[in-house]
Amino acid sequence: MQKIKKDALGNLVYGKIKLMILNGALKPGQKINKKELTEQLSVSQTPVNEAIIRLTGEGLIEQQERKGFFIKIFTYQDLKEFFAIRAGMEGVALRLCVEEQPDNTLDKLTHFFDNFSLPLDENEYKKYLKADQEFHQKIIELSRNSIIINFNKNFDFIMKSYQKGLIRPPEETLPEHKAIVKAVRNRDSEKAQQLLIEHHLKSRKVIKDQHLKYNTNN
Amino acid sequence: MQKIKKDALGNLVYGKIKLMILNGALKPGQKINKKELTEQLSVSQTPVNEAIIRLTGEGLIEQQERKGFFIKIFTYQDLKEFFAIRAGMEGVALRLCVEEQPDNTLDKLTHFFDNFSLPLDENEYKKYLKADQEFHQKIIELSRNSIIINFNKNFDFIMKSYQKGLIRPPEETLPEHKAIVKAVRNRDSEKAQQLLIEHHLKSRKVIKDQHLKYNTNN
DNA sequence: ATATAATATTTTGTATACAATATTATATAA
DNA sequence: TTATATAATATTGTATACAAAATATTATAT
Repeated sequence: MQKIKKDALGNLVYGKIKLMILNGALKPGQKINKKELTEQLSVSQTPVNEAIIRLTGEGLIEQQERKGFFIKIFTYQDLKEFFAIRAGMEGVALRLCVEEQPDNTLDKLTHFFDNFSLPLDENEYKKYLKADQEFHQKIIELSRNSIIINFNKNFDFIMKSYQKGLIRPPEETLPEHKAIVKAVRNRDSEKAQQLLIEHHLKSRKVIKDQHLKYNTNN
Repeated sequence: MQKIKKDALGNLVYGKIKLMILNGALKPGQKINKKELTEQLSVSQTPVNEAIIRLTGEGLIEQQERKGFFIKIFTYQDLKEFFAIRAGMEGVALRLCVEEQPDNTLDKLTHFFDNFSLPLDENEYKKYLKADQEFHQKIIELSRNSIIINFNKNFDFIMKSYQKGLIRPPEETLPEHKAIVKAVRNRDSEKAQQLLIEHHLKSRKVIKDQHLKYNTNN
């Protein structure tokens, strides 16, 4: 007696709509047309509503009473906040990795930048961009902290909607990355933490200054 | 022509149910009885569903497919994660306060522990418990970082469901608090950050060790 | 008395209906 | 033409209905 226990429709639709937001099919500020979605996904209003409301709870969608639901637009203020959070979270995550993980696990963190030295040509630049992402991703992953992992997913989405490429040039960040790696190799957890926090707060500062340039008050 | 634009029912119900969770009227692990709630709040299923689903998005409620919705039970693993997050967030928050806030604002942070010295009698102990909470609350508040502020609300709720009173005795924490305050007074932002992170990670360690005592593997 | 099967009850997941409100289009007046 | 009022249309917020699944209850056999 086989019984196909189909995943609840609401969850399926939730996943699909979330993906649409994360990959940009639904753009920040855009109003969500429920009817359109019900037709597109050929389900009734109910699961679409469910999905949208759940995403409202997650903060990716915003409700305007009696007007509708809109893909959240993140402000510079939000970005600043995100960077501060990320700095703290990732800093502590790295510190705990260094303190609690065995050597062979830590090795996975320490080789991302071995083959880079300044200046970078165009090809190396692309590789560096990737190494940068993978390095930070690896820290998140090794933390095995679900809050950090989830936060990071949304952070990536938000960053993409603001800025393509690097916030600061490799001339600044490569030495920082190398210093962080060195601290990890030395198992100096506090220093690794401190340097990583510094690293992210410097990017936060760039964001902040960019904002000030266009917005005189505050 | 006055038109009372009443707040959407869904939002009202959302607020009420969230409050019930936060103040313990709905207890961790408890199954949510929708019918009961509809009667209790005299609304139809729909706004109750909305509220529950939104809270699922926020992580306070958990869905078990075709079984129902349950108030989330946080595990020791979760607690450990929370403490790590809190350490990082609050550490960076304090650091940025020290760097960016004017003296008269910082003064609001530096007087919580002036009148305490060890050992504490029973009355002082109670006052200390309060000062401790208010100190950390103040840091959160001054950060004006909405993510930290929201995280903290949930954190408080979770902590309450695990532990009443202090995790570590004043003999340990009062000197730490005083050292943090001193760094703030000296406007040594990095040191303040470092000490505050340390402070929270020590509490995390207590949680972790408590867990190990009862649970041999992992 | 306990375990298993059969049945009744409750609850979930989903669809649909509909009044209140918001939006758009159209007509009228300045 | 431009601005305002009115009507037409679409969309939201809410209630309700109902099949499928889960749970509780009862009956039956060991």
